[in-house]
Amino acid sequence: MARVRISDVAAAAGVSVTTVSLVLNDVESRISAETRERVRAAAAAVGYAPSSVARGLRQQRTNTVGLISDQIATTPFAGRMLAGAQDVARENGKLVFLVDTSGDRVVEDAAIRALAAQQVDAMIYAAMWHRVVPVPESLPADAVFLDCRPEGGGRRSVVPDDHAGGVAAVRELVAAGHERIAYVDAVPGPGRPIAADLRLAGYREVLADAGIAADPLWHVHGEMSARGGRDAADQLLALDDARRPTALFCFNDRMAAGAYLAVRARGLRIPHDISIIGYDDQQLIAAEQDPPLTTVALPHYEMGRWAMEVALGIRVGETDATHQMECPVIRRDSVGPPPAHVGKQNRRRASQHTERSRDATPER
Amino acid sequence: MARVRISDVAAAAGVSVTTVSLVLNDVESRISAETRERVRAAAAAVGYAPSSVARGLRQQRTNTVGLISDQIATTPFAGRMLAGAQDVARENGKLVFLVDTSGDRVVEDAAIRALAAQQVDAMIYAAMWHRVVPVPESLPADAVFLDCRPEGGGRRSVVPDDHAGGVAAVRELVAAGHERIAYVDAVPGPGRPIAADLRLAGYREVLADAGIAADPLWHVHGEMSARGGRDAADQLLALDDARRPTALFCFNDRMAAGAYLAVRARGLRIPHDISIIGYDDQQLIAAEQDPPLTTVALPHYEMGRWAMEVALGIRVGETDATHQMECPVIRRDSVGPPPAHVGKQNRRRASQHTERSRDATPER
DNA sequence: CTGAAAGCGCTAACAA
DNA sequence: TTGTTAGCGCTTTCAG
Repeated sequence: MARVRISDVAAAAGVSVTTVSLVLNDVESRISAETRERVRAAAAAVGYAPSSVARGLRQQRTNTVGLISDQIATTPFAGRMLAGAQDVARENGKLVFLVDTSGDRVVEDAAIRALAAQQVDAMIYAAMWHRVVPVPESLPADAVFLDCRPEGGGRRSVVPDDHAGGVAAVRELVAAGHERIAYVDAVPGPGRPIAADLRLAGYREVLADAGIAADPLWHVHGEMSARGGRDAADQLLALDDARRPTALFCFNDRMAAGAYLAVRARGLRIPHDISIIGYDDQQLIAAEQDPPLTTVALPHYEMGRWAMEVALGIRVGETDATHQMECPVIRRDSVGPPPAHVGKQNRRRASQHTERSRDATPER
Repeated sequence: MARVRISDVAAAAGVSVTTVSLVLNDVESRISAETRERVRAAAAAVGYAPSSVARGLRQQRTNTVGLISDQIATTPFAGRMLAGAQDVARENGKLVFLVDTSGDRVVEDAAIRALAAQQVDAMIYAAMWHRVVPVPESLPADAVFLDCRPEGGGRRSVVPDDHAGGVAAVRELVAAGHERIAYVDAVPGPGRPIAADLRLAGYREVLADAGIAADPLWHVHGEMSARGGRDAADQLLALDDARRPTALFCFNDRMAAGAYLAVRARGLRIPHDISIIGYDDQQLIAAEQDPPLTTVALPHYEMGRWAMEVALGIRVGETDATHQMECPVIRRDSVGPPPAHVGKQNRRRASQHTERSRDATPER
């Protein structure tokens, strides 16, 4: 069955193609209501659907946007970014081209060129975790960076505010009355996420702020997996009673899940004996723990929306700077007050911090 | 900076646009090697990139394919399907339009029409879990269904072979020497995945085949979550010694993770006291358990590839039937022989099944 | 209020 | 071996 063209509609309605185009595109014009009606009826009757290809050629806009990513399709929560971007696109009548480069620079370059050849109206360059990315040479200057920062800056980008997230997490613990708070960190060295340093800074800031002298032994490292978290947490639990932390801030939920194992192995209970807070809010991990894990959520969906909104020019006035998006604390059941026999003398000071943690978003 | 057109290249090379088109598209033709070289140089010099929009209009093929899905972007492992489809597309110089409808029929219909207007060369309709889907009216007849079966059949589709997967899982257990094997199933009623019934059938088949009379109490149900799995498994563990199963086949990995909890709560060890096998191979769950969970993998990546290959006509000769794709057993550490004090007398028979389980894909 | 016609950038008959 | 030219289906001046 051959494609039905605008001329078919024109013929059916007994008017010119101009008229059809005018009414179907709602161009403010002086087409009589009667003709308008006739054209619409004819279009419906013959089952007309305009060719966006022809329209794209004529108007030089295709109503499509390209989304290039290293692995957006294969990482669990990054799909949320896609969904956010996708929703905004749809709300605005755009279709999105998705290209997953699996991190291959050659593929990436080819993809960007292919997208440019398609005359996409905008491009978004996404990473699956917060990091600094080299800017592909062929990438248009107005592309927006999603969940990554362009090397050298000077481009619009959106990333999670991991510093504020670290602050929020530790404040949550302080507010519950904890003073001996440990940070179960990722391993130093290359491959270390910048988020790890940002969250660490937040951790230190809150402790200093609360007048708590952090014991260096409370800062432990492990691989970013359940096993790594378990081993790192175990070091903490092995400390003698006077130094053993009552609360753990884990770099991510996988490590937190490992910490659960270490805690359980020693016959301790969460949150009765020890409180744990994670990061990422990975549904399959955090919500399924026993007890469910309190954590800090990565705002993937919102970042996806933001990126698409600025890419389409819906959200204006954004400077060429990096936008930091808030990471909210998701309260579940893994944080409680410290055991009665420790730190009682500081309860008063702790409650001041409770007040504080109720403030609005931490500044910065 | 204005777009550079083919005529610009022609001018720069001192030839006609035809010549440029011919050499740049490698059309077997009698263009002299010298001219060819000159054209290529000119194209590179002016930075020419052909407009796929114009080409699409002219050739009536756009080298794009549309992928409609209910929630492909937001479910963890379904991203693998996208990756598979994506890879095949890229290998063939196609770009894929992704549309996530969040299950909204109106959005879905609009998306299909938009894709048709874009003149995509093919369409794939994907679901995020194996089920029967109503066929959208506007969907082209040659669209291929991914991870779902079209209501009424008669379309090309690919789904996991959940029956064979169930068989493989239970054979794995039988091969290890188990006879008291339970199935931790999803709850009956609406919303029950068809995979649950298929796997159940596989379970029954293998037991019957092995001459094991299944105790009806070994078939328990629970919500498809860790909590549901824990509660269901606990019913099994509460059975008296003579009937308590030594191995659990869980409908999915989440439920298996719950079973771990139940086992641990009773002070039992995996796989020493009880063996567990899951389904799905959700990385974040299965690989991170302690011990790592043996499970059956859903071949998402392969299904994605298959769908794209038939959509593009690369894989030919596929009938209008449903293609079932093998689900391989992923061996980790949660399956071992049953405790020494049970079922010893049957060791011999069990070993026959070991032989059997080494066969190629189970027939059906 | 409506229509004729040009042209978006490209490919492919057909000519030369 | 290369060039001319007619569209692909649509939007949009410009005339009527």
